[in-house]
Amino acid sequence: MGPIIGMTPEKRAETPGAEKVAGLSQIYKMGSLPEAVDAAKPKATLMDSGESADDELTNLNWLHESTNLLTNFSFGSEGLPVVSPLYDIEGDDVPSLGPSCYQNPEKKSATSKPPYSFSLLIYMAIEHSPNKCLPVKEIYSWILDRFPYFATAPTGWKNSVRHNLSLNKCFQKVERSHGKVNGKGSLWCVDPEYKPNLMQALKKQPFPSALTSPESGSLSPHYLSSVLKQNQVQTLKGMCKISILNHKNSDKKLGLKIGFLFIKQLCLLWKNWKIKTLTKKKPKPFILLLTFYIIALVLFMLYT
DNA sequence: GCTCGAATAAACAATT
DNA sequence: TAATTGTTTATTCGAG
Ligand SMILES: [Mg+2]
Repeated sequence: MGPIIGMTPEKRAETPGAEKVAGLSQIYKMGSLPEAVDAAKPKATLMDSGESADDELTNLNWLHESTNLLTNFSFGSEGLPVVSPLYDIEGDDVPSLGPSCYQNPEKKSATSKPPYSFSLLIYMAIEHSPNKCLPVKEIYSWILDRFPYFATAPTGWKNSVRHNLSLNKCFQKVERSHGKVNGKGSLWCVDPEYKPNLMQALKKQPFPSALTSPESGSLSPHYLSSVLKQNQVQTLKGMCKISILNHKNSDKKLGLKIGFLFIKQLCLLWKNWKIKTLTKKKPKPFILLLTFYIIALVLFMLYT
């Protein structure tokens, strides 16, 4: 998709605009916004993962049919956020989730850089605020709360946040109301015109939520695409290794099943337009991966 | 090697 | 006055 910073509405994703958020146009008519409430600290709730029809094509539950299946086979999930914000921003009917649901500070992710651009971090912060508007200071706080990385990150990230707010057309500055004692600066909102872009960008993040992690459920095509691109060699090796190990353990059926399901999964994904879109620029990795695996499978079957 | 988007740094003005 | 906020320009970096 197009750039987040400076993106034009024409370039935005075709996400059907179901937004019910008060549009900036309305806000501007009002002239000002009510004072932003303190950074959202609603109760943390777990969302139902609610599989869509699309998941049928992307579901990798079969990978968990055997508990020892993945032991020799890494998906390279280092530094992944424990929970993706995607699933609690998506859909306006969904109430905001609690502050601690994004990253587990005890995990390695606390010290690794979050896999989100500043635009997306800001977007998430604003979307989780009660009024969908935050002063810059509370944007800092939200980011700090969810991503402890920034507590020890090199100074400058706040500068980057302000830079992004200012430069990025997705974010609009709105004057505070004159009622109470105002804080410094303005409130920042997401321009609804650009919200689909941000939502799309968030969906395209190749990092799955805990609800859809390899341990617990289906994967998004974006994530799978990313994983396959990043780990195709390891994946291939892992698959072959598992197949052979299971074969040697006299579990030939499982070994073959893994192979066939893997191919089936790839074919389904290939048929899916999403994966075509994702790979039309560089289809080679998928073709090569598929070819390699078919060869490996044939050799494996010959060996048996 | 080129382009583009994002990150980063920094200068500077305005505001509180 | 100092700190914060907001704007702008320049540079670097990585992916495609
Ligand atoms: Mg802006």
